[in-house]
Amino acid sequence: MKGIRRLAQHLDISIGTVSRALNGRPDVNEETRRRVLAAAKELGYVANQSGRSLRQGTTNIIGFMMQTGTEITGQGDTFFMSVFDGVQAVFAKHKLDLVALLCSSQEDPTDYLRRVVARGFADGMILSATQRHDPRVELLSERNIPFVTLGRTLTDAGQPWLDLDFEGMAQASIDRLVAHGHRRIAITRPHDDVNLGYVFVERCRQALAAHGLALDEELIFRSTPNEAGGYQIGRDLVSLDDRPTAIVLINETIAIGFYRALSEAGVTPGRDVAVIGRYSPQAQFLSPSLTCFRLSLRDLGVALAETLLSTMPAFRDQYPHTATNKLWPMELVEGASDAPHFHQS
Amino acid sequence: MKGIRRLAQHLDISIGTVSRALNGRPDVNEETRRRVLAAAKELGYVANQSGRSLRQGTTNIIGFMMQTGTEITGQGDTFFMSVFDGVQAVFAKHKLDLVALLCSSQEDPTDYLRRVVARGFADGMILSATQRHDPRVELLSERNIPFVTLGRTLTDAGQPWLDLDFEGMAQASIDRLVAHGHRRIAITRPHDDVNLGYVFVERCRQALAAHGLALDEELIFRSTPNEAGGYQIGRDLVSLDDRPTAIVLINETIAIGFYRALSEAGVTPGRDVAVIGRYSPQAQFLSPSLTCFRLSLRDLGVALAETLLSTMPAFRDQYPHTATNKLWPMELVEGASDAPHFHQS
DNA sequence: CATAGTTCCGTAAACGTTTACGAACACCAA
DNA sequence: TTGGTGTTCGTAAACGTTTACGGAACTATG
Repeated sequence: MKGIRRLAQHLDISIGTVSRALNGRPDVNEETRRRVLAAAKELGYVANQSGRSLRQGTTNIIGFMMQTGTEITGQGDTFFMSVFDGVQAVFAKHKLDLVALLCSSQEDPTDYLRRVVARGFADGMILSATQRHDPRVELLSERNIPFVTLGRTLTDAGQPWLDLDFEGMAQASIDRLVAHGHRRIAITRPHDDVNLGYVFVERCRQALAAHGLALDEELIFRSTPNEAGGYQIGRDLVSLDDRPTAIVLINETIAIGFYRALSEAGVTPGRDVAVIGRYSPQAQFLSPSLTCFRLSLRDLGVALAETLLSTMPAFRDQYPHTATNKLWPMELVEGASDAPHFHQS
Repeated sequence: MKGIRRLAQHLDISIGTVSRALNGRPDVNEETRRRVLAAAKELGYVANQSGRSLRQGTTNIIGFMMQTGTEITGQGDTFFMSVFDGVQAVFAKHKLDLVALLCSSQEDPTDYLRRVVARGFADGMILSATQRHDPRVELLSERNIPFVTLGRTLTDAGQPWLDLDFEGMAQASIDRLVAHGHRRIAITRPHDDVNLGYVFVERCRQALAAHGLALDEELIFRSTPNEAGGYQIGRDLVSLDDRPTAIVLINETIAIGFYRALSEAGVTPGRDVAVIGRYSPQAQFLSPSLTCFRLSLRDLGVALAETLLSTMPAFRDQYPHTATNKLWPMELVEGASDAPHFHQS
């Protein structure tokens, strides 16, 4: 005898009552409930996941899809672990479990997701590393699976999304650098599949135009979103004849390699070239310390969770005023890397 | 009509035959199988996870347990993503899926794991961030859940484990530094709950003793395994009256903060103090570049997967010669941070 | 032609839950 | 007493699979 039957036999009551007691149904005597809960704890009973979700058609699991073995976003190290912590803080109130669904680099992400939803694995999904055109969005929309994306896509199917405020970062960076006297400003962007690059570049272009400046196409650096990519950008930058006096790094991890390339060329950030980047645990330990845009990853996780829940029928009423689309603000942390431009050009 | 019944109805055969066809049973006509497979693809049918695992008592899922919101090992996201990729390469051959089970920082890891196994969520587990005394090991052993740990525990229950070869790293580091003329060598270690610290410190002590040197207890630095911890170690080190001429950093991420602290004090790695650390994507971009111990994370993942499968009855015969315990070697990458010690002490 | 063997497929029972339904009982008012 | 109203619980039917079992249709063998 196993499972709920064992518990029922042990208490000499029916399995129906046991189930009702454990699930907090009102039609069970409080004394009985107490006994059931005590026995469950004693025998270490936890309802079998398969049986429960087969009957209920629900799993109480939310999947966070990630792709292994690849670097798409350039968000390193502890980024996701912090976001997860915020998500879980919300989920814990609703007995929802967060699991990371790991798509192998050998498998197509959309195929993987199709497999996951067809199997009925999760009640809802959080998608990250969204591409500019991302078939996963359409897939989940069609199947009516609740989901939220971290990152906008170009094909907006009306789904809920959160995204970092790259427009705000672009605007603030350009304004700040221009105010510091810079006129020739370089920017970076990820490869073409990622949407945020377009958003960022266009806003930089607009912000420069507002100051009567043009964005030099030669000064838009494209690279892999990792340290090596940053190194390459640094090499390219210092080798330019008409070197820019400032640069805005859109990714988090590229600053590390960028600094190294500058250092090898005898160029010092904050003196010879102003640098604004993104916060990472390493950023504040670069020398000179990086002026960067920072955000609370845990709060971002909380917002992701709340946005998702606000679209799920079972929880909607508990999150009535949650925005389904939001640009998440980033805060400027002043370092020593973007000192004013004193040289005359 | 849903699920397998829909498929059976569509083909006008029984659900039993459909199931047998999809699961590759021999007692089904090849022509029938072809038709079933085609129809399944056309209708996008994938067997419901709950139904299947309820009947079979097996989930085809392996869980990799991680703790969110905490830094125990000092290994970042890219670390695990690479390991995962190796694990999945093996699992893909056996139609096993890897998911990361995320234990919230609010919940006790052992309670979480108990919940997961009681629910019958996974067929097997991979544990990381193992503590010196880790109740999770006993839990899984008792329940007879196949598992492997990444990291040894003190309470060895005979379970399979893989671990990085910190002994080898300790020995090679000390030998190398002594050969370079260093006599006063500092080391670092994580906090007391983590086993590898003991292993590492003891081997360093032995290696030094073999050269007739004693390990100065004052030169064992303990810190959080992140950049801030490294910064603190750096500050502490430069403020010592009798400063060591070399240091071995056991964690991956601390080098970043350590370099910064040295830089602020006008101390240069590789000239004023020799530094040996662990490889990370950032390490090669530190300046001067870090001499460090590196390993193939993907291969480590492959080994983890094979070790786990070799303990599972269903797969054991396919991995007959897999060692259940293994110290994973690390390779020295020469940088510029551990130059010979030319000063007289 | 009878028998045995093989191939293929349908039937139905399980797996462990949850929950609609109704029964049993106690209580109270008429 | 009767009928109504709650409270509490047991019964049994789902949920979507897989698989043991047996039967039907062939084929081969004597």
